[in-house]
Amino acid sequence: MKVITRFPPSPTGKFHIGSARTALFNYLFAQHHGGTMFLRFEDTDAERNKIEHEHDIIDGLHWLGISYTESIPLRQSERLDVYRSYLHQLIESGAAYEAEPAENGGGNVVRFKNPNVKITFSDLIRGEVSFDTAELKDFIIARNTGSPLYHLAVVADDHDSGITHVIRGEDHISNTQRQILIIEALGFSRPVYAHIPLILAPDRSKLSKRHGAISLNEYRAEGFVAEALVNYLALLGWNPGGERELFSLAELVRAFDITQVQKSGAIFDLQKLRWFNHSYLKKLDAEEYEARFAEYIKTEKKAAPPAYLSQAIRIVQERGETFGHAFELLHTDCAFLEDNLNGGAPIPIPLLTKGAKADALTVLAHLKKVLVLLSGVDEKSFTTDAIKDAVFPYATGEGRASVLWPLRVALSGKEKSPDPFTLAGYLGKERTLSRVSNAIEMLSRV
RNA sequence: GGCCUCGUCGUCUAACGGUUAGGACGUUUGCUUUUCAAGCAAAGAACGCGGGUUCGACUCCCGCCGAGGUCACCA
Repeated sequence: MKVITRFPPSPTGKFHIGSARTALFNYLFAQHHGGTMFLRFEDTDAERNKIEHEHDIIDGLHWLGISYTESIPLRQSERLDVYRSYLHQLIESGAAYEAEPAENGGGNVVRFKNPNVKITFSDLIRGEVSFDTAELKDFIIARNTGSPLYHLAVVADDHDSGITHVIRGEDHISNTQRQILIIEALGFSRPVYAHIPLILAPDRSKLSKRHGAISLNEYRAEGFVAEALVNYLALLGWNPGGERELFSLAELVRAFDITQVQKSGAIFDLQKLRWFNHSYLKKLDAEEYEARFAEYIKTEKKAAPPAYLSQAIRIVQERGETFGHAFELLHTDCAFLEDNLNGGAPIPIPLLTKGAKADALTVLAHLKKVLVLLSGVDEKSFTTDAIKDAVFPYATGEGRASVLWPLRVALSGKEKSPDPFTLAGYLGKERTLSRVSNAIEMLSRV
Protein backbone atom coordinates (compact mmCIF):
# COMPACT_ATOMS: atom_id res chain seq x y z
CA MET A 1 0.00 0.00 0.00
CA LYS A 2 1.34 3.37 -1.00
CA VAL A 3 1.88 5.79 1.82
CA ILE A 4 0.04 9.08 1.52
CA THR A 5 0.42 11.78 4.15
CA ARG A 6 -0.92 15.29 4.19
CA PHE A 7 -0.03 18.76 5.32
CA PRO A 8 -3.25 20.70 5.85
CA PRO A 9 -2.55 24.20 7.17
CA SER A 10 -5.29 26.72 7.60
CA PRO A 11 -4.19 29.96 5.98
CA THR A 12 -4.98 32.13 8.97
CA GLY A 13 -1.51 33.35 9.81
CA LYS A 14 2.15 33.38 8.92
CA PHE A 15 3.83 30.05 8.25
CA HIS A 16 4.69 29.00 11.79
CA ILE A 17 7.97 27.25 12.55
CA GLY A 18 6.09 24.45 14.31
CA SER A 19 3.86 24.05 11.31
CA ALA A 20 6.95 23.84 9.14
CA ARG A 21 8.23 21.01 11.28
CA THR A 22 4.93 19.15 10.96
CA ALA A 23 5.18 19.52 7.19
CA LEU A 24 8.76 18.29 7.33
CA PHE A 25 7.85 15.18 9.31
CA ASN A 26 5.02 14.37 6.93
CA TYR A 27 7.37 14.84 4.03
CA LEU A 28 10.14 12.74 5.55
CA PHE A 29 7.79 9.93 6.40
CA ALA A 30 6.15 9.87 2.98
CA GLN A 31 9.44 10.09 1.12
CA HIS A 32 11.05 7.45 3.28
CA HIS A 33 8.31 5.03 2.32
CA GLY A 34 8.26 6.04 -1.31
CA GLY A 35 4.92 7.79 -0.91
CA THR A 36 3.68 11.32 -1.34
CA MET A 37 2.48 14.19 0.78
CA PHE A 38 -0.62 16.16 -0.11
CA LEU A 39 -1.01 19.84 0.56
CA ARG A 40 -4.47 21.26 1.11
CA PHE A 41 -5.72 24.41 2.72
CA GLU A 42 -8.31 24.09 5.45
CA ASP A 43 -10.21 27.26 4.93
CA THR A 44 -13.74 26.44 6.01
CA ASP A 45 -13.66 29.47 8.29
CA ALA A 46 -14.02 32.07 5.57
CA GLU A 47 -13.55 35.03 7.88
CA ARG A 48 -10.08 34.14 9.08
CA ASN A 49 -8.43 33.12 5.87
CA LYS A 50 -6.16 35.24 3.76
CA ILE A 51 -4.77 34.38 0.38
CA GLU A 52 -1.38 35.89 1.24
CA HIS A 53 -1.00 33.29 3.94
CA GLU A 54 -1.46 30.56 1.37
CA HIS A 55 1.29 32.15 -0.70
CA ASP A 56 3.45 32.47 2.36
CA ILE A 57 3.10 28.78 3.18
CA ILE A 58 3.73 27.62 -0.38
CA ASP A 59 6.71 29.91 -0.65
CA GLY A 60 8.11 28.61 2.63
CA LEU A 61 7.68 24.98 1.59
CA HIS A 62 9.57 25.63 -1.64
CA TRP A 63 12.29 27.44 0.19
CA LEU A 64 12.75 24.55 2.60
CA GLY A 65 12.85 22.10 -0.27
CA ILE A 66 9.77 20.21 0.89
CA SER A 67 7.92 18.97 -2.16
CA TYR A 68 4.26 17.98 -2.16
CA THR A 69 1.31 17.13 -4.36
CA GLU A 70 -1.61 19.50 -4.39
CA SER A 71 -4.96 18.14 -3.32
CA ILE A 72 -7.65 18.65 -5.92
CA PRO A 73 -9.23 20.93 -5.24
CA LEU A 74 -6.58 22.64 -3.16
CA ARG A 75 -9.01 24.31 -0.81
CA GLN A 76 -11.75 22.92 1.39
CA SER A 77 -13.87 25.93 0.51
CA GLU A 78 -14.10 24.46 -2.99
CA ARG A 79 -15.45 21.15 -1.76
CA LEU A 80 -18.47 22.31 0.18
CA ASP A 81 -20.83 20.23 -1.96
CA VAL A 82 -19.01 17.08 -1.05
CA TYR A 83 -19.17 17.82 2.64
CA ARG A 84 -22.87 18.59 2.32
CA SER A 85 -23.58 15.23 0.84
CA TYR A 86 -21.67 13.49 3.62
CA LEU A 87 -23.61 15.60 6.06
CA HIS A 88 -26.91 14.49 4.57
CA GLN A 89 -25.76 10.94 4.62
CA LEU A 90 -25.04 11.29 8.31
CA ILE A 91 -28.40 12.89 9.00
CA GLU A 92 -30.29 10.29 7.01
CA SER A 93 -28.60 7.44 8.79
CA GLY A 94 -29.39 9.04 12.13
CA ALA A 95 -25.77 9.59 13.03
CA ALA A 96 -26.32 13.34 13.07
CA TYR A 97 -29.27 15.65 13.55
CA GLU A 98 -30.24 19.26 13.23
CA ALA A 99 -30.36 20.94 16.59
CA GLU A 100 -30.73 24.51 17.82
CA PRO A 101 -30.60 27.55 15.50
CA ALA A 102 -27.20 28.72 14.39
CA GLU A 103 -25.70 31.71 16.19
CA ASN A 104 -25.53 33.78 13.09
CA GLY A 105 -28.82 32.69 11.67
CA GLY A 106 -29.07 30.59 8.54
CA GLY A 107 -30.67 27.38 9.76
CA ASN A 108 -29.84 24.94 12.50
CA VAL A 109 -26.49 23.65 13.63
CA VAL A 110 -25.88 19.97 13.01
CA ARG A 111 -24.80 17.82 15.90
CA PHE A 112 -23.19 14.43 15.78
CA LYS A 113 -25.15 11.87 17.76
CA ASN A 114 -22.59 10.61 20.18
CA PRO A 115 -22.77 6.83 20.67
CA ASN A 116 -20.86 7.30 23.95
CA VAL A 117 -18.30 4.60 23.40
CA LYS A 118 -14.68 4.12 24.29
CA ILE A 119 -12.31 4.78 21.44
CA THR A 120 -8.83 3.33 21.31
CA PHE A 121 -6.47 4.06 18.49
CA SER A 122 -2.88 3.21 18.04
CA ASP A 123 -0.44 6.00 17.54
CA LEU A 124 2.91 5.36 15.86
CA ILE A 125 4.64 7.52 18.46
CA ARG A 126 2.60 6.98 21.59
CA GLY A 127 1.25 3.49 21.28
CA GLU A 128 -2.36 2.90 22.32
CA VAL A 129 -4.35 5.95 23.26
CA SER A 130 -7.85 5.67 24.71
CA PHE A 131 -10.68 8.12 25.17
CA ASP A 132 -14.16 7.86 26.55
CA THR A 133 -16.17 9.87 24.06
CA ALA A 134 -19.11 10.29 26.41
CA GLU A 135 -17.78 13.57 27.70
CA LEU A 136 -17.84 15.00 24.20
CA LYS A 137 -21.65 15.15 24.25
CA ASP A 138 -23.25 15.64 20.86
CA PHE A 139 -20.64 17.86 19.30
CA ILE A 140 -21.35 20.23 16.44
CA ILE A 141 -20.08 19.22 13.01
CA ALA A 142 -21.68 21.95 10.89
CA ARG A 143 -22.79 25.55 11.40
CA ASN A 144 -25.84 24.53 9.38
CA THR A 145 -26.58 21.92 6.77
CA GLY A 146 -24.69 23.93 4.20
CA SER A 147 -21.64 24.90 6.18
CA PRO A 148 -19.48 22.07 7.51
CA LEU A 149 -16.94 22.50 10.27
CA TYR A 150 -13.39 21.24 10.62
CA HIS A 151 -13.93 17.70 11.89
CA LEU A 152 -16.30 16.71 9.12
CA ALA A 153 -14.17 18.32 6.43
CA VAL A 154 -10.98 16.67 7.64
CA VAL A 155 -12.54 13.22 7.70
CA ALA A 156 -14.04 13.69 4.26
CA ASP A 157 -10.82 14.98 2.72
CA ASP A 158 -8.55 12.42 4.32
CA HIS A 159 -10.81 9.66 3.11
CA ASP A 160 -11.38 10.96 -0.39
CA SER A 161 -7.71 11.60 -1.02
CA GLY A 162 -6.69 8.22 0.31
CA ILE A 163 -4.62 9.47 3.21
CA THR A 164 -2.98 6.50 4.91
CA HIS A 165 -1.12 8.31 7.69
CA VAL A 166 -2.16 11.33 9.68
CA ILE A 167 0.91 12.95 11.19
CA ARG A 168 0.12 16.08 13.11
CA GLY A 169 0.87 18.06 16.24
CA GLU A 170 0.02 16.72 19.67
CA ASP A 171 -2.51 19.51 20.04
CA HIS A 172 -4.73 17.42 17.76
CA ILE A 173 -4.61 14.28 19.82
CA SER A 174 -7.94 14.84 21.52
CA ASN A 175 -9.55 15.71 18.19
CA THR A 176 -8.82 12.22 17.02
CA GLN A 177 -11.69 10.68 18.94
CA ARG A 178 -14.24 12.96 17.28
CA GLN A 179 -12.82 12.26 13.87
CA ILE A 180 -12.83 8.52 14.44
CA LEU A 181 -16.48 8.68 15.47
CA ILE A 182 -17.32 10.42 12.19
CA ILE A 183 -15.16 8.02 10.23
CA GLU A 184 -17.03 5.07 11.64
CA ALA A 185 -20.43 6.61 11.09
CA LEU A 186 -19.51 7.14 7.47
CA GLY A 187 -18.12 3.65 7.12
CA PHE A 188 -14.62 4.78 6.24
CA SER A 189 -11.46 3.08 7.36
CA ARG A 190 -9.11 4.75 9.79
CA PRO A 191 -5.78 6.17 8.80
CA VAL A 192 -2.77 5.43 10.97
CA TYR A 193 -2.09 8.24 13.42
CA ALA A 194 1.12 9.77 14.72
CA HIS A 195 1.01 12.77 17.03
CA ILE A 196 4.28 14.59 17.23
CA PRO A 197 5.29 16.59 20.30
CA LEU A 198 5.05 20.34 20.25
CA ILE A 199 7.86 22.87 20.05
CA LEU A 200 8.14 24.73 23.33
CA ALA A 201 9.49 28.11 24.37
CA PRO A 202 12.41 28.23 26.85
CA ASP A 203 9.91 28.44 29.73
CA ARG A 204 8.23 25.25 28.46
CA SER A 205 5.11 27.08 27.42
CA LYS A 206 3.71 26.97 23.93
CA LEU A 207 5.92 28.86 21.52
CA SER A 208 4.29 32.19 20.69
CA LYS A 209 5.04 35.68 19.47
CA ARG A 210 6.18 36.93 22.83
CA HIS A 211 9.07 34.45 22.70
CA GLY A 212 10.53 36.06 19.60
CA ALA A 213 10.56 34.82 16.06
CA ILE A 214 8.00 32.13 15.29
CA SER A 215 7.34 32.46 11.60
CA LEU A 216 9.58 30.82 9.07
CA ASN A 217 9.99 34.11 7.25
CA GLU A 218 11.56 35.75 10.25
CA TYR A 219 14.30 33.14 10.26
CA ARG A 220 14.75 33.53 6.58
CA ALA A 221 15.00 37.29 6.98
CA GLU A 222 17.63 36.85 9.67
CA GLY A 223 19.72 34.92 7.22
CA PHE A 224 19.22 31.34 8.29
CA VAL A 225 19.60 28.92 5.43
CA ALA A 226 17.08 26.23 4.59
CA GLU A 227 19.57 23.38 5.07
CA ALA A 228 20.17 24.41 8.66
CA LEU A 229 16.53 24.95 9.51
CA VAL A 230 15.53 21.60 8.04
CA ASN A 231 18.35 19.82 9.83
CA TYR A 232 17.63 21.48 13.15
CA LEU A 233 13.88 21.03 12.99
CA ALA A 234 14.21 17.36 12.06
CA LEU A 235 16.48 16.70 15.03
CA LEU A 236 14.21 18.57 17.40
CA GLY A 237 12.33 15.61 18.79
CA TRP A 238 13.88 12.98 16.62
CA ASN A 239 17.30 11.44 16.24
CA PRO A 240 18.54 8.70 13.95
CA GLY A 241 20.39 7.05 16.81
CA GLY A 242 24.05 7.71 16.23
CA GLU A 243 26.16 10.65 17.19
CA ARG A 244 26.08 12.41 13.88
CA GLU A 245 24.09 15.64 13.72
CA LEU A 246 24.58 17.10 10.28
CA PHE A 247 22.22 15.65 7.70
CA SER A 248 21.00 16.83 4.33
CA LEU A 249 17.32 16.58 3.49
CA ALA A 250 17.98 13.47 1.40
CA GLU A 251 19.90 11.88 4.24
CA LEU A 252 17.10 12.69 6.65
CA VAL A 253 14.63 11.01 4.30
CA ARG A 254 16.77 7.90 4.25
CA ALA A 255 17.13 7.70 8.01
CA PHE A 256 13.71 8.86 9.13
CA ASP A 257 11.81 6.60 11.49
CA ILE A 258 8.69 8.09 12.98
CA THR A 259 8.49 5.52 15.74
CA GLN A 260 11.69 6.96 17.15
CA VAL A 261 10.21 10.42 17.52
CA GLN A 262 10.36 11.72 21.07
CA LYS A 263 7.17 11.74 23.10
CA SER A 264 7.72 14.92 25.03
CA GLY A 265 7.81 18.50 23.84
CA ALA A 266 11.13 20.03 22.86
CA ILE A 267 12.35 23.49 23.70
CA PHE A 268 13.38 25.55 20.72
CA ASP A 269 17.06 26.42 21.20
CA LEU A 270 18.08 29.38 19.08
CA GLN A 271 21.73 28.95 20.03
CA LYS A 272 21.84 25.51 18.58
CA LEU A 273 20.03 26.59 15.45
CA ARG A 274 22.69 29.27 15.05
CA TRP A 275 25.38 26.64 15.39
CA PHE A 276 23.74 24.51 12.71
CA ASN A 277 23.46 27.52 10.48
CA HIS A 278 27.07 28.53 10.94
CA SER A 279 28.14 24.97 10.24
CA TYR A 280 26.35 25.00 6.92
CA LEU A 281 27.58 28.45 6.04
CA LYS A 282 31.18 27.48 6.71
CA LYS A 283 30.89 24.46 4.46
CA LEU A 284 29.99 26.54 1.43
CA ASP A 285 32.78 27.28 -1.00
CA ALA A 286 33.61 30.96 -1.26
CA GLU A 287 31.96 31.38 -4.62
CA GLU A 288 28.64 29.94 -3.57
CA TYR A 289 28.76 31.78 -0.29
CA GLU A 290 29.22 35.06 -2.05
CA ALA A 291 26.42 34.38 -4.50
CA ARG A 292 23.97 33.43 -1.79
CA PHE A 293 25.07 36.21 0.50
CA ALA A 294 24.69 38.80 -2.26
CA GLU A 295 21.24 37.45 -3.00
CA TYR A 296 20.35 37.72 0.66
CA ILE A 297 21.57 41.30 0.85
CA LYS A 298 19.55 42.18 -2.18
CA THR A 299 16.27 40.53 -1.21
CA GLU A 300 16.28 40.84 2.56
CA LYS A 301 18.30 43.98 3.20
CA LYS A 302 17.27 45.77 0.03
CA ALA A 303 20.75 47.14 -0.13
CA ALA A 304 23.69 47.14 -2.47
CA PRO A 305 26.63 45.14 -1.15
CA PRO A 306 29.79 47.14 -0.45
CA ALA A 307 32.43 47.27 -3.16
CA TYR A 308 34.75 45.12 -1.10
CA LEU A 309 32.23 42.27 -0.68
CA SER A 310 34.37 39.70 -2.50
CA GLN A 311 37.36 40.50 -0.35
CA ALA A 312 35.31 40.23 2.81
CA ILE A 313 33.86 36.78 2.15
CA ARG A 314 36.43 34.69 4.00
CA ILE A 315 36.33 36.90 7.06
CA VAL A 316 32.59 37.11 7.17
CA GLN A 317 32.07 33.43 6.42
CA GLU A 318 34.21 32.42 9.34
CA ARG A 319 32.45 34.70 11.78
CA GLY A 320 28.88 35.16 10.65
CA GLU A 321 26.43 32.71 12.16
CA THR A 322 23.71 33.91 9.83
CA PHE A 323 23.74 36.04 6.72
CA GLY A 324 22.18 38.77 8.83
CA HIS A 325 25.07 38.56 11.25
CA ALA A 326 27.52 38.48 8.34
CA PHE A 327 25.90 41.60 6.98
CA GLU A 328 26.61 43.43 10.24
CA LEU A 329 30.16 42.16 10.17
CA LEU A 330 30.62 43.75 6.78
CA HIS A 331 30.41 47.10 8.50
CA THR A 332 32.35 46.26 11.64
CA ASP A 333 34.99 43.58 11.30
CA CYS A 334 35.39 44.25 7.60
CA ALA A 335 35.25 48.02 7.74
CA PHE A 336 39.04 48.09 7.42
CA LEU A 337 38.54 47.20 3.76
CA GLU A 338 36.96 50.57 3.22
CA ASP A 339 39.39 52.83 1.36
CA ASN A 340 38.82 55.65 3.76
CA LEU A 341 39.35 54.13 7.21
CA ASN A 342 36.69 55.19 9.70
CA GLY A 343 35.53 57.80 7.24
CA GLY A 344 38.84 59.56 7.64
CA ALA A 345 38.47 60.11 11.38
CA PRO A 346 41.70 59.83 13.34
CA ILE A 347 42.25 56.77 15.48
CA PRO A 348 42.02 57.68 19.17
CA ILE A 349 45.42 57.51 20.90
CA PRO A 350 44.03 55.57 23.89
CA LEU A 351 42.77 52.89 21.54
CA LEU A 352 46.20 52.62 19.97
CA THR A 353 47.88 52.06 23.31
CA LYS A 354 45.09 50.30 25.16
CA GLY A 355 46.03 46.69 24.67
CA ALA A 356 49.73 47.32 24.08
CA LYS A 357 50.76 47.24 27.72
CA ALA A 358 53.18 50.04 26.88
CA ASP A 359 53.25 53.85 26.94
CA ALA A 360 52.62 56.00 23.90
CA LEU A 361 56.31 56.68 23.34
CA THR A 362 57.19 53.00 23.22
CA VAL A 363 54.27 52.30 20.93
CA LEU A 364 55.47 55.08 18.66
CA ALA A 365 58.92 53.58 18.49
CA HIS A 366 57.51 50.15 17.69
CA LEU A 367 55.34 51.46 14.91
CA LYS A 368 58.26 53.30 13.36
CA LYS A 369 60.29 50.13 13.35
CA VAL A 370 57.38 48.13 11.96
CA LEU A 371 57.01 50.67 9.17
CA VAL A 372 60.59 50.05 8.18
CA LEU A 373 60.15 46.30 8.31
CA LEU A 374 56.99 46.50 6.24
CA SER A 375 58.67 48.72 3.68
CA GLY A 376 61.18 45.99 3.18
CA VAL A 377 58.58 43.48 2.01
CA ASP A 378 58.27 43.29 -1.73
CA GLU A 379 55.04 44.78 -2.99
CA LYS A 380 54.33 41.84 -5.25
CA SER A 381 54.58 39.33 -2.44
CA PHE A 382 52.92 41.38 0.25
CA THR A 383 51.08 38.40 1.64
CA THR A 384 49.96 37.52 5.13
CA ASP A 385 52.78 35.00 5.46
CA ALA A 386 55.47 37.33 4.14
CA ILE A 387 54.31 40.12 6.41
CA LYS A 388 54.36 37.82 9.38
CA ASP A 389 57.88 36.70 8.55
CA ALA A 390 58.97 40.32 8.42
CA VAL A 391 57.36 41.56 11.59
CA PHE A 392 56.96 38.58 13.89
CA PRO A 393 60.56 38.15 15.04
CA TYR A 394 60.71 41.78 16.06
CA ALA A 395 57.32 41.59 17.80
CA THR A 396 58.38 38.49 19.68
CA GLY A 397 61.57 40.18 20.82
CA GLU A 398 59.82 43.31 22.02
CA GLY A 399 56.74 41.72 23.52
CA ARG A 400 54.07 40.79 21.02
CA ALA A 401 51.23 42.71 22.57
CA SER A 402 53.11 46.00 22.55
CA VAL A 403 53.86 45.70 18.85
CA LEU A 404 50.98 43.73 17.42
CA TRP A 405 48.14 45.52 19.16
CA PRO A 406 49.02 49.01 17.91
CA LEU A 407 49.70 47.66 14.45
CA ARG A 408 46.33 45.96 14.36
CA VAL A 409 44.53 49.06 15.57
CA ALA A 410 46.41 51.27 13.14
CA LEU A 411 45.23 49.06 10.30
CA SER A 412 41.68 48.42 11.42
CA GLY A 413 40.75 51.40 13.57
CA LYS A 414 38.83 48.94 15.73
CA GLU A 415 39.14 47.31 19.07
CA LYS A 416 38.29 43.96 17.55
CA SER A 417 39.36 42.72 14.16
CA PRO A 418 41.21 39.94 12.38
CA ASP A 419 44.91 39.67 13.25
CA PRO A 420 47.32 42.34 11.91
CA PHE A 421 49.04 40.13 9.33
CA THR A 422 45.76 39.16 7.78
CA LEU A 423 44.71 42.78 7.80
CA ALA A 424 47.87 43.92 6.05
CA GLY A 425 47.61 41.10 3.55
CA TYR A 426 44.13 42.21 2.55
CA LEU A 427 45.06 45.89 2.43
CA GLY A 428 48.16 45.60 0.28
CA LYS A 429 51.44 47.36 0.76
CA GLU A 430 50.41 50.87 -0.14
CA ARG A 431 47.40 51.16 2.13
CA THR A 432 49.16 49.33 4.93
CA LEU A 433 52.13 51.71 4.92
CA SER A 434 49.86 54.69 4.69
CA ARG A 435 47.79 53.62 7.67
CA VAL A 436 50.82 52.89 9.79
CA SER A 437 52.26 56.28 8.84
CA ASN A 438 49.03 57.96 9.84
CA ALA A 439 49.16 56.35 13.23
CA ILE A 440 52.77 57.36 13.69
CA GLU A 441 51.91 60.92 12.81
CA MET A 442 49.10 60.93 15.28
CA LEU A 443 51.26 59.65 18.10
CA SER A 444 54.05 62.09 17.26
CA ARG A 445 51.82 65.04 18.00
CA VAL A 446 51.34 64.03 21.61
C1' G B 1 -10.94 21.31 37.34
C1' G B 2 -12.22 16.73 33.77
C1' C B 3 -9.86 13.94 30.03
C1' C B 4 -5.26 12.73 27.24
C1' U B 5 0.01 12.70 27.00
C1' C B 6 4.85 13.21 28.84
C1' G B 7 9.30 13.27 32.66
C1' U B 8 18.03 11.33 31.14
C1' C B 9 23.22 17.09 32.06
C1' G B 10 20.74 24.35 31.58
C1' U B 11 18.98 22.70 26.26
C1' C B 12 18.45 18.81 22.09
C1' U B 13 19.30 13.80 22.70
C1' A B 14 21.92 8.21 23.01
C1' A B 15 21.77 3.84 25.85
C1' C B 16 16.49 0.64 27.47
C1' G B 17 17.82 -4.97 33.10
C1' G B 18 24.36 -5.33 34.35
C1' U B 19 28.00 1.22 30.82
C1' U B 20 33.12 5.19 34.40
C1' A B 21 25.15 6.85 31.80
C1' G B 22 27.66 8.51 25.47
C1' G B 23 27.27 12.78 21.87
C1' A B 24 25.92 17.83 20.47
C1' C B 25 24.66 23.16 21.72
C1' G B 26 25.65 26.49 25.58
C1' U B 27 29.04 27.45 29.90
C1' U B 28 34.16 27.55 32.09
C1' U B 29 39.51 26.85 31.35
C1' G B 30 43.81 26.18 28.41
C1' C B 31 46.54 26.21 23.41
C1' U B 32 47.44 28.59 18.59
C1' U B 33 50.24 34.66 15.11
C1' U B 34 48.66 37.32 23.91
C1' U B 35 42.07 41.63 20.38
C1' C B 36 37.67 39.18 18.00
C1' A B 37 36.12 34.88 15.29
C1' A B 38 37.30 30.06 13.85
C1' G B 39 40.08 25.68 15.21
C1' C B 40 42.14 22.25 18.86
C1' A B 41 42.29 20.34 23.97
C1' A B 42 40.13 19.89 28.70
C1' A B 43 36.58 20.70 32.75
C1' G B 44 31.95 20.96 35.06
C1' A B 45 26.95 19.35 34.34
C1' A B 46 21.55 14.46 34.11
C1' C B 47 18.50 9.28 35.04
C1' G B 48 11.84 14.12 39.21
C1' C B 49 10.43 11.61 44.19
C1' G B 50 8.78 7.17 46.92
C1' G B 51 7.56 2.23 46.90
C1' G B 52 7.79 -2.51 44.67
C1' U B 53 9.55 -6.78 40.89
C1' U B 54 14.59 -8.68 40.27
C1' C B 55 20.87 -11.42 42.00
C1' G B 56 20.81 -6.50 39.67
C1' A B 57 17.07 -1.19 37.80
C1' C B 58 17.52 5.13 34.07
C1' U B 59 15.48 0.96 31.89
C1' C B 60 9.49 -3.27 34.10
C1' C B 61 4.93 -2.24 37.68
C1' C B 62 2.29 1.13 41.19
C1' G B 63 1.72 5.78 43.69
C1' C B 64 3.10 10.80 44.12
C1' C B 65 4.95 15.19 42.24
C1' G B 66 5.95 18.13 38.08
C1' A B 67 5.22 19.64 32.89
C1' G B 68 2.44 20.04 28.35
C1' G B 69 -2.05 19.49 25.37
C1' U B 70 -7.28 19.79 25.11
C1' C B 71 -12.14 20.82 26.71
C1' A B 72 -15.47 26.68 20.28
C1' C B 73 -21.16 27.32 15.69
C1' C B 74 -11.36 27.98 15.11
C1' A B 75 -8.55 24.83 12.72
